[in-house]
Amino acid sequence: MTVREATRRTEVRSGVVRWFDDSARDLPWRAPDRTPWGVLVSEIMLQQTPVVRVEPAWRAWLEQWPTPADLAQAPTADVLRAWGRLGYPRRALRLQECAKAIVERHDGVVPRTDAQLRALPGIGEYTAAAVLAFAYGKRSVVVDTNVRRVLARVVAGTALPAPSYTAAERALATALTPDGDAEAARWAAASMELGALVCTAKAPKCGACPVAGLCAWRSAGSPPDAHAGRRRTQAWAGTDRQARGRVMAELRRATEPVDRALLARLWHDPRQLDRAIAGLVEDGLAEQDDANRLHLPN
DNA sequence: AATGCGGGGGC
DNA sequence: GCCCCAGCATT
Repeated sequence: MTVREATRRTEVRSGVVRWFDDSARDLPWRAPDRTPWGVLVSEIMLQQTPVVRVEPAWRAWLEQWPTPADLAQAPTADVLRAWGRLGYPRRALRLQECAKAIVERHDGVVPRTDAQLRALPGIGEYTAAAVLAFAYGKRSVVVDTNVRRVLARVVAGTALPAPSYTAAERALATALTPDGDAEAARWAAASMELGALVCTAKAPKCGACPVAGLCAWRSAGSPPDAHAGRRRTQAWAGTDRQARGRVMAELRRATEPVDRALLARLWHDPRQLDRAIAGLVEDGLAEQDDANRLHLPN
């Protein structure tokens, strides 16, 4: 790396962090009274669910289950109902399993090493890094969809990152992460926030960007996305996932086990509905009683 | 490397 | 309608 490149990286980091000092959102999982558990819960909820939808659910969740031990003891049906419409309800199951593992393996304390965090259900590379940085202020390389986009633009000069996360991106993010714990944690939060508020996927607000003058994508004339058109968005209408969602919504609403005849009214294709229900049972999101009625697990 | 997995909002 | 959102687990 040349001296010029090193200087530029320093300028990018300091610019983004200074911007963050003024522009950071006032999110509850960043408040001084937050707990590592609260941070972990926020990260699980934020896996593919936008901040605005997570915030009220997070507040209610932490009020009801303020510690891992509280969630570990809760009826799973209550957990799934509290998850509500956040989407991907398997995350709620994993979060409760995670709480149980924290109680059993770590005395109820959210672990503070990458290996221990990664060993917990529902926690992958991103979430482990995020908990280390945001709950414990430790250096870790935090790369979410926001950071990927910021680095793609500012450093790589492309409109958007490739569809899947590459080793090259990880290496770049690692090289850009400051050495010190506090500095690295600050950079992680700041780079994510820039992606969420300014360096957005559509219509980025380059006029408000602290590093617009350093941005490789801007310097290249803001070329369009090379992968445009090949980013097949997942189908929704008519899919098994939609059918599963319908069933789960009904099971959350119901106070008694639900007869399959009633569920049949939720979906036009009986075979697909059966498949969806079988999948939910397989995933542990629903259970069948002796009378073949469906209910949330207890 | 590619899939399956929810749901809602912005444009 | 299309695209995106603080991803993970499985194959």
